[in-house]
Amino acid sequence: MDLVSPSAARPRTVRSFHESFYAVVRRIPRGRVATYGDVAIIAGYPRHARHVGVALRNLRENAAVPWHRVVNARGEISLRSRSDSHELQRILLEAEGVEFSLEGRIDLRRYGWRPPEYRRPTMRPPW
DNA sequence: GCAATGACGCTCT
DNA sequence: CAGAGCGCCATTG
Repeated sequence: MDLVSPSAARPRTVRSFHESFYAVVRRIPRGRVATYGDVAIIAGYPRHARHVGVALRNLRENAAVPWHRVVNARGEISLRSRSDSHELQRILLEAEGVEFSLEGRIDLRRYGWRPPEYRRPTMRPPW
């Protein structure tokens, strides 16, 4: 069966679960990045950062999902345990103009992306 | 059912 | 800033 434990409070399948993450990742613009944690939150599954990684790991090679635009909360490319696609990830990002520090970090304040509806509501002073 | 396993993250020192 | 420690939670064996 394709069912997943109900602990996440919403009836779903593994497929749709992962799809909700892919939908967010597809919205990350070229040359920008988002964190695993934020992708999880935006997808509606807070605290599921690890599972964003699982979803991306399960992507087919030709999938139309810009998986390389997802990095960890420190702005680093997370290492894989099985493959070495993290090397490709850096190449793809640099090809989009994303800069890395000498320590291999990306400045999230500069390249980090969040959807408009996620941004803090800019409160206009009432006077 | 239970322990181990992650492309994670936050706090504290 | 670097580490350690702990929290997190679906999946896997």
